[in-house]
Amino acid sequence: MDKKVRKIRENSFGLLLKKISLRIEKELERRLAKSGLSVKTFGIVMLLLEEEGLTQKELGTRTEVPGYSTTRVLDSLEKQGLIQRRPHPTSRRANLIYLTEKGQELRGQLPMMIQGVNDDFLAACNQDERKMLQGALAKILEQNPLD
Amino acid sequence: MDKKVRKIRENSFGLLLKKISLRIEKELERRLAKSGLSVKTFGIVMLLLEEEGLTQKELGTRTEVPGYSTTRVLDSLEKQGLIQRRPHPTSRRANLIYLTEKGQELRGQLPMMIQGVNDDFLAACNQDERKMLQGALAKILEQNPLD
DNA sequence: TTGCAATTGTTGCATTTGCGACTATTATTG
DNA sequence: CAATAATAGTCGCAAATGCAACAATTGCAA
Repeated sequence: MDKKVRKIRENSFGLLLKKISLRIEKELERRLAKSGLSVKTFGIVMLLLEEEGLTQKELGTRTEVPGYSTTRVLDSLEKQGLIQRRPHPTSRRANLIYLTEKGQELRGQLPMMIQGVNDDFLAACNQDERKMLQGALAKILEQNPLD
Repeated sequence: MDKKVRKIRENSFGLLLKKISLRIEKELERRLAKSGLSVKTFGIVMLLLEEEGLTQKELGTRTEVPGYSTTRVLDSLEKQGLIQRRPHPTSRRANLIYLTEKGQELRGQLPMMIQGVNDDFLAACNQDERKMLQGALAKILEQNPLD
């Protein structure tokens, strides 16, 4: 039993993050099931609840979802009647994405549910710890840009 | 532009974790490429460097990898000549997994590389912050057990 | 303006993934 | 001991994924 390797393994920041991240996703998936959304789709819906009329490119960039995946997620949401693609006023190759009325109805529950999952996982930490966590993680994120 | 939704989205603990986790994996994948390992396989190799002679079940449990995936990862590592399956002394349905000599050679670089990736991502934080982070995340993990 | 490069979005196709069924073996129960 | 349940590991197959090529359009430069 190699103690040195064990220490590296047990203290691995990346491993820790991955484990927690997967558990959050699993729990989120459970709670989203009722609304017909999934971990794949909810992120784009959340962004649309925040701001509509973005292009697919923009949606993909802001949610860090690759283009081909954005296309498919929107296909799926469109089929569910939650969003619609509208033509861009000046560019014929871009689409502007809007929530349908049915999509807008998610505003009543979805954001609160996301908040809820996060809070539940952070239950072990007090307010100060949470602030520190958020701060440190945000700092780490911005110091390690996407490629 | 819905400010309330925006706040929830931007402060989302789960989203933050996922983004960082994916970036770490991406960087790790790059560095692992040279050694013929991948994010899929390195975790089990790391565990074997720490302790050999575990069953596939045990390997899967400790790395949180499902059984069918463990089988496939070991198939792959076996084909690369890095591990070997040996019969369990008392149970004919279990295998005990050992590193080959070639597998053992990874001890010289792999743990250090993992350490390196973690350190690089934590570069933005000083020692105190790192301690706090590790502590808080470990607490969160244990308070939210796997299913 | 014409030709070339870049952008937006979509899709075909091969690879990867995960569920569930399956084999073989071992443990348990009556 | 026989019958049944539980366990370790594997595998087929459908679905999900990612790459790379593609069509359509727009921007840019000579």
